[in-house]
Amino acid sequence: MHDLPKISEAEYEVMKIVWKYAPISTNEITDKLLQTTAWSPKTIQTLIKRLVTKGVLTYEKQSRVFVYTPIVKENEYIGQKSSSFLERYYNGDITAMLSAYIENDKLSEAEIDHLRSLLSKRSKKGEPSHD
Amino acid sequence: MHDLPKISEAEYEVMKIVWKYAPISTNEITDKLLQTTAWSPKTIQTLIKRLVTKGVLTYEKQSRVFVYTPIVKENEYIGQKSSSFLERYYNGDITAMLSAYIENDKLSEAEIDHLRSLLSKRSKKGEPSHD
DNA sequence: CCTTAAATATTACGGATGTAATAAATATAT
DNA sequence: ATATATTTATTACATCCGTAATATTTAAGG
Repeated sequence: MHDLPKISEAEYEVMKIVWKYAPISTNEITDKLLQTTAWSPKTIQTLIKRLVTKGVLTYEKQSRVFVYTPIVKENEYIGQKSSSFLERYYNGDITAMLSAYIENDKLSEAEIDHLRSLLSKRSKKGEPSHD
Repeated sequence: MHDLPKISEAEYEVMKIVWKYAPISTNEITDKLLQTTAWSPKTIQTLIKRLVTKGVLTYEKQSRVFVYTPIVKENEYIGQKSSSFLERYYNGDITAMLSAYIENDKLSEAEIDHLRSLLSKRSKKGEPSHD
């Protein structure tokens, strides 16, 4: 369970695009990001480069352009982030987080219903789910 | 809903102590932290100082020592962190986070039961809870 | 082949952070 | 009053991050 590389906030925005559209070229990444950010293309290139250096992305040359593919998987990354988040702020206890949300009326009725159904659908690990 | 000051990871370790034991002096903070970290007392002092500069802590002189009290409240801070975490990694949807945890069998039976009871205990906002 | 437009690589620079060391101030004991 | 032990304040420095600008390489067109 080696630690995944650190991905900064700005880099994460790049990764969201790559995870969604890979394999994807520099220009395609840039175009997508320009729809939601005001970053200079130069900035985006820097971020991509750093992600390569960190081992988050690889690329293949296709004639003169680079086409990128993620090395780090999105669900792994988010999973690790979630664990460390819960560890840091809720002592690793996800029920404590939910508690806090419920206490502070942060959940809508719809969300509560959704959660209930998530929890009822599934009882014991190992028990075959007949869906 | 002004944004709370940013607290770095190391600074957060200091804050956990202050939130728990305030009002608390520099030396007391240092002693507590030395039980769980290998930081130099000088480092700890720097962190405390930065927290004061950032407006996270205040202090009162008591003869020659400073005694600190939090300005930022723990639950507010954790609440804000939780929101931004969910926003970033789960599109603000806490049920998506729970889903992922359930999918990946990250929850024990006990946790699932606990969550179920949290959710059943409370139904609609505004409805008086007769605890 | 050589020029040039387009792509990638290198360099920049200020603020935050981790991690301290050194300097200055000050309360207290003599 | 003064020295000194203790506290707080200032300074340091490398790395990461946000945000680019400049420089170099290279594929493609003439």
